[in-house]
Amino acid sequence: MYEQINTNISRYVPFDSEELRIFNSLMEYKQVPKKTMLLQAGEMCNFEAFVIKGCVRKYYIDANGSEVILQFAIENAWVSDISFSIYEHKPSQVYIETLEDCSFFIFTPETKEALFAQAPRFERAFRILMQRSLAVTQERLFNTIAKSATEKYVEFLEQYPTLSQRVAQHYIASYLGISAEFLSKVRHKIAKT
Amino acid sequence: MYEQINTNISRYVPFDSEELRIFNSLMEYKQVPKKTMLLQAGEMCNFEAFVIKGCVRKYYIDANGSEVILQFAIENAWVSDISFSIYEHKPSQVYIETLEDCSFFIFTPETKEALFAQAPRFERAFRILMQRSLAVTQERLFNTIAKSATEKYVEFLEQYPTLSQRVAQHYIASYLGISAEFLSKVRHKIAKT
DNA sequence: TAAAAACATTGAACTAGGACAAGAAAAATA
DNA sequence: TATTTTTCTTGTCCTAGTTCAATGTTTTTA
Repeated sequence: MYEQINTNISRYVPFDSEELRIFNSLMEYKQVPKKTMLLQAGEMCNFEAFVIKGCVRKYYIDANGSEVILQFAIENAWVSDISFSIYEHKPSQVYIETLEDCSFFIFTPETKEALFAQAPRFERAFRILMQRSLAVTQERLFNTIAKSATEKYVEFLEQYPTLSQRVAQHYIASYLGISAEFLSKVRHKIAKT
Repeated sequence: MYEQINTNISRYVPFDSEELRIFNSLMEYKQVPKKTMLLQAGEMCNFEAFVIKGCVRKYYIDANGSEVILQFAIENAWVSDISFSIYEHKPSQVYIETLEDCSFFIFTPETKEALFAQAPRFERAFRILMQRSLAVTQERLFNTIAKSATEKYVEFLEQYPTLSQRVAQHYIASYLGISAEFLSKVRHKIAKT
């Protein structure tokens, strides 16, 4: 049950069994059906969720009402509007919604602080997770600016091979920063090559 | 001398004077003239620099040889290719160059580890700094996808009012993900409004 | 299993922004 | 101060990607 998340958190910082026991004792298991909103813009984000099973999207809505998907989180990924929400006590700008039936382990600001108080080395693990998210986001920013729609789509397929079977195409388009119609044309062009 | 950086690092985690003494004792002061490359793609990034004075740009070079600026770092900002470089021991993909004569405080992987060993609460401060960088980068990604060139430029001017006087326009264009020529046209259009 | 809803495709017309080229202005350097 | 280099502007032409609308396809729901 806990193996997935324990492997994930130990990836850059090895923890002993007592530390992992504390870690596991503080988190909450949660199951949620598909199409559930976990967070709405305007609310405070009071969780960090580790995806055990399922798929989630995190998105903004722009001035014209169009969605821009920032992140897909599938098995073994973390999702939260960690950014400002929790530490700055500002309401979130983003939406988080399940796309499939999901199960999660959840930390709240309180349980996370309790974790750091009882086992301070988790600060380090979360720092490194954060660093990796930053790296991924920076690379995504570069790709968004520098690459064509076709390149972005092809690289998306390589990087997330299962995701294109699991989520609707217009979500992928939104993630890549292109229109759903144009993605369809890109796919057509690729298919006949 | 140390006040700037001590204020910065204490912003989310208050440190006592002994902790700050350790912090200050481990960092190295460095002055560098303008147009100095601090990091080239292919190298390992072995520093994290806090800008005391001056301005730095961090950029990728895309497949066509065009630059894409990821970050400007001015006074009180941190700059590094922290992302993969240090913790994954992979060579960097980015370039970091001074645009003005600069002074920095520098941490290396070794001095940073020594800091964490001697004063573990700095893990927390760096975790939160990292979180804030992630928030900024995510918002930038959203702006890049969802906003027009004019909107992006106007918001850039609001957000970094001094920077447009300090760096060449084509760098700002590169940061915004538009061509230098088009930025010039955007400015023309704004000016006559 | 029928109807409704959501999703994907295709085409035609349009536009934001790019690429190129040439000249003007400003800044760095000798 | 002259000159070389870098930066900025402006115009023309071009294209990657958008928008809208219509149609087809798949999935969901009753």
